[in-house]
Amino acid sequence: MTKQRHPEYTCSMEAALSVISGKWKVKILNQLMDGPRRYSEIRRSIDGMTEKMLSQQLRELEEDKILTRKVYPEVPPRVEYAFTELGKELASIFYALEKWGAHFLTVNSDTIKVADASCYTFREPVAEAV
Amino acid sequence: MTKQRHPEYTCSMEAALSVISGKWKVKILNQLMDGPRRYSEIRRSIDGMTEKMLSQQLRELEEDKILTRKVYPEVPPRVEYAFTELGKELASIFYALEKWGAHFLTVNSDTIKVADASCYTFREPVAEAV
DNA sequence: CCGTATCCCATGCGATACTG
DNA sequence: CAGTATCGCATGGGATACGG
Repeated sequence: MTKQRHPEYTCSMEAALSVISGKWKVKILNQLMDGPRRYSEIRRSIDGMTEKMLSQQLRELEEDKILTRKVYPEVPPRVEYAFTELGKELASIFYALEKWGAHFLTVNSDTIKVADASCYTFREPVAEAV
Repeated sequence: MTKQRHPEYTCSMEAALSVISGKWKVKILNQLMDGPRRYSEIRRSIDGMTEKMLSQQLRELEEDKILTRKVYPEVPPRVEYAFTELGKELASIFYALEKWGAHFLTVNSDTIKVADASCYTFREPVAEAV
């Protein structure tokens, strides 16, 4: 009787939030913006995250079909993580969220401190033919 | 030495997520989409939320300048909550998030169950003259 | 009507050590 | 290199009771 990570949602919004909530997921996804990344690349790029959290979050994101995990049968082993199409579609939302966050910090600059206003690289997706 | 709710963020994205994360905030904000709402209206409209959580979350949202709290000096007392401009700007993000969530649920329909695909009312903001 | 105070538990996450 | 296992604590949130 293992615990279900997605019990049952009352609506799609709740489901969406469950995917991006948590301390590390957005940071991890940010690292994949410019293409596939190896486990060790992601780990080195995110300060303060333990290996336990990285692999746990990666497994959950894979389970949710946000990213893919590809193992290369080499020595030493190589594993690469990359966005699925579903994952790529989060980019524009993250871009908008970060812009809103900057505005939020401006409005609350008297009470909230921030080290670096924009440390993410989410961008508007390039226009594609439909 | 009271605990700081916003310790210090490394970036604006982190700050943005801190505002909308938590079990109830998006649900509460959703209730304000069509204009100001009274405390009791919000409470009745959200199933399963205790009064403690409602007032706690409302205070935090007020502190973060997402909404305003207006007390009417009447008997019986009346208190109304409404979006600030900053709060209103979240609407388009929530709209996009909910749409993405619907897609997410479709892709994962084999493993994730949902009661009601769209229970929120976030909309694209109406165009305004700049 | 509109809240607060207290208590308590589940979960998320960190620290550390170990493995194919 | 790319992970897993175990332990333990801090925090978020539920239940319940009380206050202006």
